[in-house]
Amino acid sequence: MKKKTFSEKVYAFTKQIPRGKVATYGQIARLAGNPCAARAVGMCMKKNPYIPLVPCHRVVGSDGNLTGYSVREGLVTKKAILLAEGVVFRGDKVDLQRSLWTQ
DNA sequence: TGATTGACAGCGT
DNA sequence: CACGCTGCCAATC
Repeated sequence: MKKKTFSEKVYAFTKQIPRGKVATYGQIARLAGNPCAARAVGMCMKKNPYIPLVPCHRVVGSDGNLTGYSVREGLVTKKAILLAEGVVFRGDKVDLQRSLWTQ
């Protein structure tokens, strides 16, 4: 049976995010099959048992606002990583217009 | 098993 | 533009 858990799907999609691009929690939730499970996505990311497998730092808020990543101070690192990846930043937020992951 | 949490999203004020 | 409230989902305690 291919009945994967919601979290498994979330990790799978997040893992597919190309370098230099970012996805929103809502988008991941939507790809996973539940457009309203953005919160659940965030929680699974926090737990993230696939740390080296899932680049959770490529997942941002609906407005491109960086959230979570361990602690507030961690957002600085997250931003640095994304910037290094080639993601376009607009102040303290990601320029979704430029770096939103679109299949 | 039940109740609570949590890295969201959308809308209104 | 900034802030607050509500609704939804899954995982965790």
